[in-house]
Amino acid sequence: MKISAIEKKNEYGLSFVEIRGCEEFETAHVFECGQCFRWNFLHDNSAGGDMFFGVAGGKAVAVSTFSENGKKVIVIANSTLQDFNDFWCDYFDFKRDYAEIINILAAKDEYLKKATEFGKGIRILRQEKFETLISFILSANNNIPRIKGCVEKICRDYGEKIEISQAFKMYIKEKTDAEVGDVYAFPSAERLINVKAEDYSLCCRAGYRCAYLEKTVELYTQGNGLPEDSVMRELSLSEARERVKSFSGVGPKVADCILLFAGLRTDVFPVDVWVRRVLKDLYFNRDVSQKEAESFATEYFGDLAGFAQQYLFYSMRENTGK
DNA sequence: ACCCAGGATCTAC
DNA sequence: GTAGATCATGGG
Repeated sequence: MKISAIEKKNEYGLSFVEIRGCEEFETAHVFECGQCFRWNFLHDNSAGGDMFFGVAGGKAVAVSTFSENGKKVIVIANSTLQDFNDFWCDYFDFKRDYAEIINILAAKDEYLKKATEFGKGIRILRQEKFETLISFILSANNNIPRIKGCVEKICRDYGEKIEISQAFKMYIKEKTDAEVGDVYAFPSAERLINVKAEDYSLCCRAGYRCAYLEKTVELYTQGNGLPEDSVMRELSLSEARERVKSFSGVGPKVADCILLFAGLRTDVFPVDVWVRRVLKDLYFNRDVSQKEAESFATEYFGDLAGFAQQYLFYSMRENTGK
């Protein structure tokens, strides 16, 4: 598999990048499979497809796809080729061959075959560590719309403002009829050093999770942050989990989400109510403990556990949930 | 009023 | 080590 990326400019001088050679990319699957909280759907009137507006790495872009001779073209608007090579290529995990992963998983059993067909366009984003840590602490016993709201408010109150060019605003307006409001980056840990639990509560009403945030930021900025990516990848699975669980508000489920969605490990297996349901209905025929789920995932999926979990989770949630 | 949301923590056994 | 209560908040 080989992707190609080229930069173009539209009539207003807006740079965008077109990516060819990657079929495993469905905007709705990537952005609505529960892994990220700063991407929002905008209906694309001109192409009739889906466009998502999102912020990552201190940059705002709009992502959409179209078909060209039966092949998929992915468009990242408001990005230069350099931005793509420096950041978005890795962020969208474009160097990984998802077709191969799907082939391996689909061969395992009938349900995975269906789940991978259904979620074919999923990609696991390599999101920034600190943002992922904070976001998934907020995710505990919470629902996705509210998590998104909390994250957005924290960005609004503590993040750095991102200037949106007129050309980009016009592009969005023309394509989707949407107005772009003020846009803020996710704050660095340093920007949150003096933020107390009560401040978070006033900011985003995150309840008891606010105290977790305060403690986590403190630990993170006191020289006990997460190890470098290369280190996290070399640790044993259980040790990697322990390192992430050292932060307040991070238990087994959140730890695995952070490791997976920050692009640090693929051999993790976040166990939530949906995955528990899958394991019960399809593999165990009874309730499963956390330990049982983890050892099953390691044995059955190995390094692909994280991908398997996403296909199973997304398929189960979209087809039987709301 | 009750239940749920991509659970974690604290306590008691 | 593992079951049970408790933890804010908003929406159905």
